[in-house]
Amino acid sequence: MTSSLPRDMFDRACPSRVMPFQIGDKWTAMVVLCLEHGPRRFSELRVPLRTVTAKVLAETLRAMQRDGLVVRDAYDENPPRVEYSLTPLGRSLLTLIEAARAWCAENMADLLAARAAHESRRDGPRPGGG
Amino acid sequence: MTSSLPRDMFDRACPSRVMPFQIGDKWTAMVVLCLEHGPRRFSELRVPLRTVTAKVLAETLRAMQRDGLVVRDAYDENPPRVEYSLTPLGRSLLTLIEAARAWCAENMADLLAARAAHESRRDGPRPGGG
DNA sequence: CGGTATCCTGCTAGATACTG
DNA sequence: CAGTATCTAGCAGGATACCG
Repeated sequence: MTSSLPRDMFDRACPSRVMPFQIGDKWTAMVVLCLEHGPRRFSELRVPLRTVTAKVLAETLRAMQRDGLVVRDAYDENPPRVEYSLTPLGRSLLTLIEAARAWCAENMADLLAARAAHESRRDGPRPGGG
Repeated sequence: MTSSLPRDMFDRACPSRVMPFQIGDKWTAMVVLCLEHGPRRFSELRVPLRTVTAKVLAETLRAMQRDGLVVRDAYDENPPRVEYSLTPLGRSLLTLIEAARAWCAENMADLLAARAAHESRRDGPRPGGG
């Protein structure tokens, strides 16, 4: 297990920014999902999270360490190796993420429909002309 | 029912910004909670949400209308009266908010403890001196 | 009362270059 | 590989003034 993470992991998972909620910072929930099945290296995380810069990912991981959501293990090898993994506390967020996904599965279509209806009202209502 | 909203509604509810997740924009979840038991007027919402400016509250409510989470009803009276209420879609967010609260009840203490431990490590580790 | 318009600022996050 | 340092741009959100 813990085979390498798919590049399109979050292309499928979230029509991302339309979700009406967010766990922690922008990337926190996705990091949790990436670590769900075992420890991952820094550059391994950058594969599915491919639009995140090293700086921002490092900041995200530091914040998550501070909050006790992940632990960082550095091995004194060459080339250097660092692994991040979920703590029990971080793992507990998975239930919340599951709830969020369930909400999406049930209600996202309605939200998107409402948004589309709003758009068409804005662009071309024309009650008698179209 | 729908008596006026308490000023300290969110002082108690959330040690706000420490929650490791957020529903929608900064104020969305709180607006949903405010509307849980019935329609509310604009200025009524500003009581518990007292640090939000009119501009930002108006923007939040417009975004929520766009997404079909709330409806806006304007009555042609003097003085003017406008009421906001939850749609079924908006109401469906309550289950998610409940899940978030449950997580907090169970895990917030751990998160805060981790953060405090991190702080003391940063300020004065002094392994042999204190 | 229920907003809008305008200006301004702080913070987030991107690009780029560099280090152990 | 796994980051850090520095600079900068964009935008959310605050203050203030004004409108129907």
